[in-house]
Amino acid sequence: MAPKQKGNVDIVAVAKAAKVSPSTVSRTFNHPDLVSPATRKKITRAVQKLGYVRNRAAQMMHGKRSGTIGLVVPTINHAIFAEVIQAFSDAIDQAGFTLLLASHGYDLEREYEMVRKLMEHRVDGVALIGLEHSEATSRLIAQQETPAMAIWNYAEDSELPCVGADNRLAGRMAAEHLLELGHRDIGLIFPDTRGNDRAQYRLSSVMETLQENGVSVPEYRMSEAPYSVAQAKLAAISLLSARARPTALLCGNDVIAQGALYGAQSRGLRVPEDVSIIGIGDFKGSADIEPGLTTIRIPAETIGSLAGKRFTAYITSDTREPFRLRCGLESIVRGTTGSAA
Amino acid sequence: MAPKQKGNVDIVAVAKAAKVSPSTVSRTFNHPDLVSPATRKKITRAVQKLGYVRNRAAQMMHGKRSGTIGLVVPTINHAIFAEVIQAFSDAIDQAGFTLLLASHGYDLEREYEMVRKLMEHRVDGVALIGLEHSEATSRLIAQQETPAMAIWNYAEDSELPCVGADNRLAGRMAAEHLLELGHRDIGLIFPDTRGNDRAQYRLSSVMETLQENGVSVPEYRMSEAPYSVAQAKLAAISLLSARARPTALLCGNDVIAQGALYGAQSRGLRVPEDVSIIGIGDFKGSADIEPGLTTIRIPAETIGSLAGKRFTAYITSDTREPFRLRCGLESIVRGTTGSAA
DNA sequence: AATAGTATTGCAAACGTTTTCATTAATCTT
DNA sequence: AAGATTAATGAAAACGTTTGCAATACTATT
Repeated sequence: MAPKQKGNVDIVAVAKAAKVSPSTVSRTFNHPDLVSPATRKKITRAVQKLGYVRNRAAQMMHGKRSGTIGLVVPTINHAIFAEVIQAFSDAIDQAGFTLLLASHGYDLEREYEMVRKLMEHRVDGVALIGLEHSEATSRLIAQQETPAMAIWNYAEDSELPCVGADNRLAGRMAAEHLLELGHRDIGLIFPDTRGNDRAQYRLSSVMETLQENGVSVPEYRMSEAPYSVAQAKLAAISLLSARARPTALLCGNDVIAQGALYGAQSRGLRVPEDVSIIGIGDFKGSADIEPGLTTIRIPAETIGSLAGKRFTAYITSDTREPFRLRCGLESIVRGTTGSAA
Repeated sequence: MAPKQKGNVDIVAVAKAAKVSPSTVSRTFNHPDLVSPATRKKITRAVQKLGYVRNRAAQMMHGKRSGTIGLVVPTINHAIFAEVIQAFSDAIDQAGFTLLLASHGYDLEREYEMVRKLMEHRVDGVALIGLEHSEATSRLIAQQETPAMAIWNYAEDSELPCVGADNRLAGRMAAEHLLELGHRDIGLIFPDTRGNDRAQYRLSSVMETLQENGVSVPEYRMSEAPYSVAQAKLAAISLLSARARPTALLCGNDVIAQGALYGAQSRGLRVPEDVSIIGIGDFKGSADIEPGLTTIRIPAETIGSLAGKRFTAYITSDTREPFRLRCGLESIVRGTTGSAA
């Protein structure tokens, strides 16, 4: 269809074909109003004919933005991050940016490597998940003066601009719901909190809230489970096999809660009559399982979308006004919690 | 810590600080063996001190690879693609590449836009999901001579190199499993097949296989559901509310199957005694629900990982030997299927 | 019809690298 | 100890754009 010699269709090839200078071609793209309609048409035709595609790398060398934003997540393969990534991607796409994505598997050392890698590509900004990052990462960001932001967690004193929810509050809300229902003997299943400030905040505020209300959680009521339904199920079974079992299970996230639910069911326990279960997150699907999972809703899509919009605005503005947005949480009471016996 | 004037730490700043020429600095990175250890040390120190980060865009202008690979998916927010993306990302990262990710929401027009956008960034290769793409997309890829591949679907006569599973076979296997159990009255719940060759292949081969065995599926036994547990649940309820209900439900993917399972349960039907349900995919979580979902396993992680490895090898080789890799399917029989009454 | 604008275009420098080629310094040969 | 290699470095051109400035060709004004 559009036959051309080699892969070297550049702006000067277009210029030649249209019988104008390269400058004019460039202007046609960047300041169309400065070039006469007739010339513009010639150039457009040449572009079509040769199949020219602009080269952002070359543009970038003139102080233009690269048009890319880096996002570094712990893992992609995780319902909740997938939702955030999707929303973030769509939002920045709207503003003409492309997403450079990297994951680090909850390893803050690797996170640094990834940020560095993204910076070699001269991303116009880099977004990280959570507020806890290595010293090296912060230094790198400051040094390179790359716009950066944190997604997912909100804290009023965060170093980076952030858009997210208050995970401490999430933990508090979950605990309070259980307390209100009269539960005093509560089991906890959380993921490893190292390098995971979301989980850490949730867990510590849960403990705090319970303590404030005179409820203490002994060591044997706590279990650790990674992000896996199967393993959470095992953890729940172990917790529920104690002589005197807890009347409720508070889980660090919805996946764990789902596992806990299956675990309880497999032990022949009725939920919520015999044991109440609450999660945090409200993942896609949490509403649909039977019975519907009671949880604290963290609006992943809203967060991702808002973060993308706000970040691109931040990047393209000259003033670079820092921002901190807190997204609301919601107690979603479905079928897995009931009052304590 | 490392104070510097402005954001303009380039190779010549490093050269100046190390009292050598820019050429030598460049060589230290690209051909360390050509520069004396002493000089190398000086330069390394200067790099540290100034916090220099290499500029791949500038490198790219010398025919070097950009070090990025574009991946265009229908959606990120989907268990199965999330798994593929993660594996693909990890694999190309191993080879020193970074992922540029874009999604098109099952719209082939937008897919074209996304591919184009990625090409402006001069990705070293672009990977697409599935084998069905717009004419314009194919033309663009051919014209730009950008290495491209298809992920997820396998076909022996595919235009693009591909790594994936044979979705026709998947459909056949699901149908055969049901036939073997004696089912003759089967309901079908599939997503919209437009612009989704995976679903299309599955559906057509299911129909074919049933027909071959003398089983026909009337219109009223077919239902369409998007990728959503809730909507699939509704679709299943509608199918199962017929006067004479089907003895089995064959679902286009596991999410739909999960919804179908909940739907059946909510109608008070026992699975698999009253109705059998089979999915396709074996998503994470399909093993854990109660009862475990019978399904045809498509090894997403293997596919993503293999695709990443193979594609980077393809890109970096001079010969550019095309490839087509078929990943095996597996019938995973769990608890949701049983013999027909 | 001459003057002053204004609209359109081209020239050339610049961006941050890599690389070829040339130059200098160091080491080896005999 | 002189010539011949070899190792280490630098100078300058090149990559594909953008943009400030200068030049040209119009158009409007009087």
